[in-house]
Amino acid sequence: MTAKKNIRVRIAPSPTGNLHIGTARTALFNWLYAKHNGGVFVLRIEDTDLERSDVAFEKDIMENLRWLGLIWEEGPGAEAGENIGDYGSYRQSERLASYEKYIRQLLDENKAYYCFCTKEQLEDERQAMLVQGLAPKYSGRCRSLPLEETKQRLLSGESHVIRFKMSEAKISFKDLIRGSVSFDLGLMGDIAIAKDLKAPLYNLAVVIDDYEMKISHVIRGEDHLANTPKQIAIQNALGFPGPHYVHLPLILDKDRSKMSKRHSATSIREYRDQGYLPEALINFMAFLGWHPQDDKEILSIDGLVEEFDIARVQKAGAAFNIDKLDWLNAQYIKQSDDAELLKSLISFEPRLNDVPEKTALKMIASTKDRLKKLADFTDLTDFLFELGNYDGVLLNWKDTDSAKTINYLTIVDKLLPDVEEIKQFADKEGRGEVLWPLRVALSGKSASPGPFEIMEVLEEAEVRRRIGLAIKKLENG
RNA sequence: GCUCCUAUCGUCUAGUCCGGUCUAGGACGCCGCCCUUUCACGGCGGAAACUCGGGUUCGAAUCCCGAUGGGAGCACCA
Repeated sequence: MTAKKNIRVRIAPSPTGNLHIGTARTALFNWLYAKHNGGVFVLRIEDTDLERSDVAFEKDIMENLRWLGLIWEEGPGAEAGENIGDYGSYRQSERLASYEKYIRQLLDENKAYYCFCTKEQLEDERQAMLVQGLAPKYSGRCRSLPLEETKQRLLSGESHVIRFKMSEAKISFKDLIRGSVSFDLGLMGDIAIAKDLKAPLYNLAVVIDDYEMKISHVIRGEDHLANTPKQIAIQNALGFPGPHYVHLPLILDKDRSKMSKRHSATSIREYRDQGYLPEALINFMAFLGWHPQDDKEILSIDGLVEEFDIARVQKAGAAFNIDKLDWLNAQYIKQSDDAELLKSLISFEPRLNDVPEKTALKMIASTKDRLKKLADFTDLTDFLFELGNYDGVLLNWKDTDSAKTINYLTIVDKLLPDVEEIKQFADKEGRGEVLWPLRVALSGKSASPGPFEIMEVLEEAEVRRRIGLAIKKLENG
């Protein structure tokens, strides 16, 4: 681990929804970068939008970040007002005094101004510019309002917003995975930075927080690329040094469109509820847009930390491939310890509580290799708890007739506690002829684990009962 | 519409910075075979890609330009 000094990164979600898989991946890349370089990973809650923010979402974000193992060294504590770390509150709603100070500074230095344009006016202007084939931006109507007039209108309680005086300059910055990127600030117009002294907007709040929290690298989604020049302009106006920037390619849906709830599960919670293991999700997310130097596909979290290199991150968006996630998850399930698996499986199949632990472990052993998700366990093992109804004709192997099958099952029943005897019998008579009906009798299914595996789980009396039932079905069939 | 980013198998990607070792490697998925009472697991094998057009060069997946495709952004959201 190469220890670079003062590497501080952050994940800054807004609590307007459950932890999104895209946010989780951004968090992971930040976390990996911090861990690989001996830096600090900070969580900051961007809840300046009071309308849309909800503490329930904040809770979900923190809980699932923890579940994934992406623990922050600094960030908000569980309760409002609680913080871990030395850089003030890590919730934007609790940092209003700080924003106000800088908004006033900008206003005093004539780098920002009050704007009284109505939303309707703004929308009309926007449409007009679009029609002309121009990039829509604020006209600057209120930019040079006389100080007296501004005071008057403020006093009269007119609704307003605070805008930043954007220069016409071209600005370019270095992105650690994209190289130099340039924008024309003249195309952006005077952006709104606050609704009021006590109501900052995103672009302003980010700049102040990243500065005050001494963030060294801003690693975020590519959707923020066009915000970067705006934020740099604000930094310059405030005299802040800028952080390094890294814009990650976005996760795209299977059809390469923007990831949406319509096509895929978008929240970590949903994946968790389906029984994806955190290790699998981490491995999968890390490999969306990044790859180690060698051909490894399965990398533990430690391996990821060891090998992670931000320079190897892809530039183009990565389509979400659920099949690969399923495969990875199956690999991790296979590697898991049965007793550990039992703990997680209980929430998917509560009946596991009602059987002896030894039996539960045997159920897991027989089914583990068939699971893609933990949620699959229920369907796959239902017959072990309760034999479902099935068609008696399923009992006959290929073109064996029922009379023969009845005979086989009867003999098996007599041989019963002795598995070795049954095996020898099957070898003599033909495995398909004997084992297929036995397995169907025990499972009631065309596909299942083998009969001897099932017999490991079932009580002898239950085995006999099921065989008897099968014989009855054949006799009546 | 305008701006920015981007481009290797269906998908995730190695290779691209430092042109030749690339008749382009791995993984998922797909197909076939083996193992096998079934399903799954596992093993083996196969099909499958350098977006296109110019240039530079003895030589380009790799460098340059353009076109095209894809993505993102253009809020009193973040």
